[in-house]
Amino acid sequence: MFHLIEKSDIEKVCQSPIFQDIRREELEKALTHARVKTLRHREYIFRAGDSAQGFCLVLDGALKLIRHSPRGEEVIMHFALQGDLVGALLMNQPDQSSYPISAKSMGPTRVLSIPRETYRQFWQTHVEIQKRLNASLYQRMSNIQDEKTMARSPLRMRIANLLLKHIDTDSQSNNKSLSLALTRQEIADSLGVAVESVIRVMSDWQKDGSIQKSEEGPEVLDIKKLLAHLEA
Amino acid sequence: MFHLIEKSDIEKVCQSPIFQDIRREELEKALTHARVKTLRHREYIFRAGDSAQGFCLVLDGALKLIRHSPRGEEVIMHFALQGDLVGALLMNQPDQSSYPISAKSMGPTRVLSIPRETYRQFWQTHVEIQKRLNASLYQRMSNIQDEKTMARSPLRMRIANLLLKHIDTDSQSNNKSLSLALTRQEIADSLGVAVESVIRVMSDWQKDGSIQKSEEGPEVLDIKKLLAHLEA
DNA sequence: CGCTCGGTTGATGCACATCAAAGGCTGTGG
DNA sequence: CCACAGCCTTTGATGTGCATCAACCGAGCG
Repeated sequence: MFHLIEKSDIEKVCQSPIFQDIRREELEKALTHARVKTLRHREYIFRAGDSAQGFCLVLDGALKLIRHSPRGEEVIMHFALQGDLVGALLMNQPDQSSYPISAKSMGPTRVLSIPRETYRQFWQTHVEIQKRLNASLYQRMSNIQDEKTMARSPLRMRIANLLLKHIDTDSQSNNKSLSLALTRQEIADSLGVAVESVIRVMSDWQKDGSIQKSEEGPEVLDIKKLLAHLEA
Repeated sequence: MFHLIEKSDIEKVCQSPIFQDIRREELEKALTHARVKTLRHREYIFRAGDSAQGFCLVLDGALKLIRHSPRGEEVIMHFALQGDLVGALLMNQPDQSSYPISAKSMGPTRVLSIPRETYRQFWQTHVEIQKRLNASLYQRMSNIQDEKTMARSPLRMRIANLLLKHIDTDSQSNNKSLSLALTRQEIADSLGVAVESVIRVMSDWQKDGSIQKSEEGPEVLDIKKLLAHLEA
């Protein structure tokens, strides 16, 4: 089994919220004809409008799910990290056969690509899986709603909120790095504002020592200062 | 069976996308201990933070799902019309026991209130139901994403988009009314902008004959003109 | 070496927010 | 029945946060 998939990858899959505590044989069925795809920086896995042949699960790295605004700017809907599913919800829609969104890698990324047929055979009929799909969709929805709630708040609040949401909870060093390397452009695209505005806010924060730049994207130095920006 | 629920209501339930083509006996199980609640204008069904004892299905009228921004304004996340489920997704979350959102009636409204226990007993274990929950969640997500895509577009485009989405497709009269009566305040809360801004845009449109006011909220007179506002 | 990409800064302008004032309409309680 | 409060709407005057435009820097890369 899994002759095409490395053992270490299988372990990653087992740890994803979708497959936790799922029996081995079910896992094997769920991953029938799955194969690993390796992507470099800024490659598309699929584009909005492509025929939806399958979906995928992130093994390493990260993806951004994007649409293009009428004027051609990228709008980022979601960041998919290790263990996240991408495009799975679409598989349920019988009539819909093309992706409503594009998926693009952020840095070197590996995903498990799973054909639609496997979804039909196994995922669609498995209650527990459907429940978990629901749960993950619910999480995503909550995030978008949190953001929408701040629609009329000043930009600095919305940036602070975004940074705080992405602090990597695993690291216990004093400098909290983010769980993914975000460029200022990506922060802007995610909030639907101009890059320059994001830069102006964040360079102030660099000066007052709230955050700093590193190779791995922004690092939060002083959480309290960021929380202060969320108030009033 | 259904001694507490009117026959006409049962029919409405059968027509909702969740229960279409579901066998009668399953329907009965799914609605165990359900009861009809009647609401007047602007009543809360539940508030954000309330302990989540159950969920409901809209029989008549409409609900708005709202949060409150830091400054106390309402932010509207979703309009739930006849046949829509509200709060059902939350039932899957084991840890989560309080609503993340408030639900408020828009005009006289009747809902079917279903206890959490019924969800646990029937909904949770039923694949087809879970699939349909997924599908409806997916729809909702698509809507929010459509809106987010227009985050940087001028306000008139976003209003035009919202109105066009809510045109009642059933009516074939020349004046297209909306599927629910939206006040300008609600349009503003839904887009996250100030009422006055919405009013300024919409009164221009009244003057040029694109729309008009009626007792049942805005009516679209000239779809083409609205579509024109979506361009450029 | 030219290219693209990410970051930065300053000057300028505009779309929308904010504040203020007022009128209509509905429901409610004295 | 009237007074009053709350909600929705409207219009005008004024302000400002962010967008836009332009220019430039440094790093990586074919």
